[in-house]
Amino acid sequence: MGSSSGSEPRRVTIHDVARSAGVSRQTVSRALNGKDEIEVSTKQRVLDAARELGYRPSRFARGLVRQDTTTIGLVVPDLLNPFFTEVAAAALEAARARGWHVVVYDTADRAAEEIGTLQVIGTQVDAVVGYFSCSEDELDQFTRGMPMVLIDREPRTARFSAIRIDGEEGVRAAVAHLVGRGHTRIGMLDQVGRAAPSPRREWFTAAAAAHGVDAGLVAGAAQSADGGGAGLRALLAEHPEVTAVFTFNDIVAVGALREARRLGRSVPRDLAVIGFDGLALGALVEPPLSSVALDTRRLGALAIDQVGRLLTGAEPLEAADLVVRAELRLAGSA
Amino acid sequence: MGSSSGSEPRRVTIHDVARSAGVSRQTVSRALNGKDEIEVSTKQRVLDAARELGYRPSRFARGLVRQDTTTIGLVVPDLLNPFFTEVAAAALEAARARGWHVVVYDTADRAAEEIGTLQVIGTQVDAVVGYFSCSEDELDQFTRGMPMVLIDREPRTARFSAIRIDGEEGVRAAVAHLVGRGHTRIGMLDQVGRAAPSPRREWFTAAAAAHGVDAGLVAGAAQSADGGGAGLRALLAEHPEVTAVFTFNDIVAVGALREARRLGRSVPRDLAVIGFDGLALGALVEPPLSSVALDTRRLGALAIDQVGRLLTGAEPLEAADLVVRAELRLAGSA
DNA sequence: TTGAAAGCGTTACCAT
DNA sequence: ATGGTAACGCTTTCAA
Repeated sequence: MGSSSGSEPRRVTIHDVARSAGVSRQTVSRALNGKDEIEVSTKQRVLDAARELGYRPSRFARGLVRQDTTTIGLVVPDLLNPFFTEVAAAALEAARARGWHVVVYDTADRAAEEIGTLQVIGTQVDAVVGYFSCSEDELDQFTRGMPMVLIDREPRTARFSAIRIDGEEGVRAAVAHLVGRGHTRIGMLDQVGRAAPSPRREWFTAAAAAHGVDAGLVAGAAQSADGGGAGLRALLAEHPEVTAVFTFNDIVAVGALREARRLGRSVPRDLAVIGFDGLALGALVEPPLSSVALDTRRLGALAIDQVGRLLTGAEPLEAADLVVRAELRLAGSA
Repeated sequence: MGSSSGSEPRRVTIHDVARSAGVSRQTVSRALNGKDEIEVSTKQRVLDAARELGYRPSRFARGLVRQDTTTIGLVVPDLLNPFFTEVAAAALEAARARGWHVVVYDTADRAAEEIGTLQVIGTQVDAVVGYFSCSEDELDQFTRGMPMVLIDREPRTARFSAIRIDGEEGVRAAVAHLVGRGHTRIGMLDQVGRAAPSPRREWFTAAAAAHGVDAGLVAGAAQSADGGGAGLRALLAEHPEVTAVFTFNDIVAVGALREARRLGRSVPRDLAVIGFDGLALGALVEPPLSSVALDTRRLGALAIDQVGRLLTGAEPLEAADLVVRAELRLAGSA
């Protein structure tokens, strides 16, 4: 409205404060940074001037001269998926313990967003941790020599460090448990829309084979509760004989649980359900969800630990130590 | 081991690349920033040299000269609480649409962490959005003239902008609904450990009074599912006559739901439950949770919008526009 | 097409 | 106790 219009308001610099307080720039710097060698009255005068002018130091100028702030970029496909929330919270906590800042990017599960994020991230963080579905070439192209820790993805080159999720044993235990309960028709709700079969699917296949049960009762499910519900419907439509189901993750499992209820199937009596991830959410539904559980806090902490080593030039952890193993955690649903 | 030890590895600068490629610094800059005025062969040579040396531009130096990156600090008390996750996700989305970066800080619901966060944040972001429980003096002291948008908190001074959450009508509708269903003994599980009674409690009290029902049937509950369960037990122990309960938030409500089941009380028949927040989580439990729902996406977007106005000097929104109203959303639990 | 020089805003070092 | 000067690493004029 007239008065608020005009030219871009030039930034207030340390110079302006110095002039206003009638001192030099370094005196201002001293006052603002709580250095000793300054007279109390001078300090006060400077502080007043700074407040008066609304002065804020430029983080860029400051960062340039004292190179001591570390910022990590954390990339997740969907922060609203509780699994990624847990990982993010763990990473935030681990980073905070080191005094690092974490910029969070949600790629909305779209490869295009990943590239966009990487381009932007490349110039704004010191290292990157997170989930990516795009190719390693793309990954490398937009991040140059930046330290990178990939989660739940096996890199082909030594360019990237990675945290591996090993659910083989856990899934085998899950299948063993189901078989032990007399289930012989065990279905799986797998991830949908990815090219290769998921490792979880492969673990399931191997475990099923090991126990001599059919591993082919699989339907796809979008990674959401609704997706899990739809997936279960599809699975049961095609394979009505299924009495137990293992799901790609807990969100899908919770959706399946809800769908089973709607279909009038009692869990675990008519249908046993075992998820993957071990989310806190699993304890809130009825019946409580059995799951092949991951230690998400360890996962996040491990990723930050490794990226820190990469960043500081310390000895990085070896692949053998960069593994998070899942283990079966039984509750009411199976 | 031995070979990796030694002095701090000096940063590779644009100067090193220039020397290595046998060109000047600005030529390197041109090559790296994809400018036109450069010969293809030169560009290639520079790019090769840069890759060879593992060169990464300093974000500080770059930010200093082209002042075009905006970073928002987002402060939440507990990212694992789905409500804050939803708000954070919404804020991230809104910020990304503007090309802004968001640094997320989780204060673990501790005032001490808030101060620590503010001190650190003060020098690392351009503006702050979030939840704070510490005093306005402290808030101001550690953030100087930085644009700040407080969520769900009524500031006393004009120093801070704020997003107000107005649940008065929604809560009244909730109580009206319960009364309409014949409930006369309506309890509440309020927040615990805060000094003043929560606004949600006040809305409840007013609504109860308006309908002529007892507003004193209140128990405290920690903000978690377990807290909700314990709270419900305490409430029913003291007031066994309660047939309906309104909770501080959905997490608490979900815990109450679970506890009711354990106590053998069928919901909504023996006990009606209405939460607050309207989380996606509410649709996953059984029965689905009725809730006084907030539009968390709008909340996050509004906060980012306002902080953007503060940041760019545009006309800020007025208090009347900085309100998110909650409305009753009925599902199975009441 | 390339290079030299001038900042960007701050802090560190060395005078005074 | 205070000020001058020189970095910090980059991009943006302007000149060649």
